[in-house]
Amino acid sequence: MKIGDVAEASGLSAKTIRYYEDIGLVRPLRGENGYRAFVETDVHKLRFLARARSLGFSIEECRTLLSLYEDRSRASADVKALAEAHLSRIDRKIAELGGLRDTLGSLVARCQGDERPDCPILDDLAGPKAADG
Amino acid sequence: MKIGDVAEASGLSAKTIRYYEDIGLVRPLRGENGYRAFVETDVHKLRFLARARSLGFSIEECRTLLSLYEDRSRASADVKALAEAHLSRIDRKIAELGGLRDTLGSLVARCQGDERPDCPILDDLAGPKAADG
DNA sequence: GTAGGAATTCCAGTGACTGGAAGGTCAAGG
DNA sequence: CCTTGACCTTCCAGTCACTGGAATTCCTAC
Repeated sequence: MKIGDVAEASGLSAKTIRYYEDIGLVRPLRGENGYRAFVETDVHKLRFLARARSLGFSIEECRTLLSLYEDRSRASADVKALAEAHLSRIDRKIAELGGLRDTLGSLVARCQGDERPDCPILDDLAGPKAADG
Repeated sequence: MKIGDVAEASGLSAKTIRYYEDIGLVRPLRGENGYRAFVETDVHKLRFLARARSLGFSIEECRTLLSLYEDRSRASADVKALAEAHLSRIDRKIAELGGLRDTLGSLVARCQGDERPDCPILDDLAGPKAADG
């Protein structure tokens, strides 16, 4: 299979697949013309990677997941630990974004959004005003 | 004021402040020794930027917010529109992460996490298995 | 004079691609 | 045989918002 077919089959772009080869995630053979020649297991790997990336795992985590996948004597505990770490990263991120949303949401709600210049959003960004007394 | 003082006062690193000068967000004067010489309005601007960044606005949005802030004849509607766009980006991101959390969470819950190799997480990543009939 | 701390510039690296240029390969059509 | 066009190749640059580090200069204190 050529890279275009594999891109189609895996949902990754040809660019991305070349990049994954660059960083050693896949190692397709080469034909006489210099074209990459992918076999079924390559496609399978790339699908695996696409799925793992879509779940938010980093490239290095994907590399680890792939090696765990290929290691028949792995302990599922190792996979679970990796996934749990990622999960708590997601939770932290959600909490952080939730905080932003609350703060920003209340500023937006207080802003008239008309043609006049007064704006609680800018006031907030500008920080506490010095006031008398 | 020198860059170290301003870093302290604004909560940004000296590196970041130099970077902000590079991309034209602040334009401190220079002393005879070549050191940057910040005045109060520079510090104020940098604080504004720090706060806007901490709310998740991109650098380019911060640039726009700053120019709106400095434009006394702005319409608050412009600020609000920018903030609302950012808010909906945050909401989309939260929804996306929530989806990931649900998917990953259910996989993690189904994984024994012991010394055996069987792992629903890897099974999911590997995609649908061909089964008979 | 010397030690230190803080300032300067400039270059490189991060993560995970993406875009684009310049050129090679292959199948079909005239 | 030649062209056209789709596809492949490599390599370089850019993204975003910094951050780290090297080499050098400046200022202050002892």
